[in-house]
Amino acid sequence: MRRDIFQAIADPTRRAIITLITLQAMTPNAIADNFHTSRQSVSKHLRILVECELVKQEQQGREIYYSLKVEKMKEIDKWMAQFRKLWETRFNQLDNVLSTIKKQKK
Amino acid sequence: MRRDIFQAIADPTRRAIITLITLQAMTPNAIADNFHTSRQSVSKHLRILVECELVKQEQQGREIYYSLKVEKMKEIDKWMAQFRKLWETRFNQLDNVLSTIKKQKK
DNA sequence: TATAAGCGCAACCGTTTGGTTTCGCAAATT
DNA sequence: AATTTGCGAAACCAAACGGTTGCGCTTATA
Repeated sequence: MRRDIFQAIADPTRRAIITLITLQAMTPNAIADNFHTSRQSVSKHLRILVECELVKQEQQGREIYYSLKVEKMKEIDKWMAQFRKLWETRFNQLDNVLSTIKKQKK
Repeated sequence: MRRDIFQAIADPTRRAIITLITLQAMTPNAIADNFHTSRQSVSKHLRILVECELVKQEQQGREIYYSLKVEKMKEIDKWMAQFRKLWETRFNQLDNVLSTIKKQKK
């Protein structure tokens, strides 16, 4: 069982759910209404998201509200940082660098 | 066939490959040497990465050098932006906001 | 020219995935 | 008290995934 954040955001439905519950907590039924899928399917996706701690649930009577744990998204951002560095500085003329390296090898 | 960037970076081996070839182009064999996996397996991962245009290949005699297309990584960063906004401003006291919304609903 | 090396591709196989259907439980409604 | 509603969990299924093995092609080396 993989169950990490990168695997969690790999599914487009899951990404849509994440975006949907970013600003306000929602119930599985309410979420499912936004897509062409069943409540059970959404429920399964939510379970995965909860398991890797990207989403938290809060019982409210017989309803369960799901919302995003924004801080957890930082872990993806953290991995992205190494690449952002590359296009934010002038080192993004990567092709030149690579050519140089290859020539040295020969 | 899913074949989008998010699905591409879902696999840990693929993420490692990406990091590995960020700074210098490498051949499948050279990449495989860095992991406990075969050349063919790496080759399959590379094909997926090439298909979603995250990686480019360059023939050099009988060897093929693979390197990252850094700009493509921006697409992930672009999606992340909506969340980065949340923890960069003081709106990251999201819990309070959510509670308010829920109370209004009742 | 024969052999070895580097590679992509297709076939195959066990496992995982995403979805549906069915069930049971607890909270609301009648 | 009986029924409806919102939900999670389990069983099931077709499709996709990640890996291996074997093949054939091309380029380098003997």
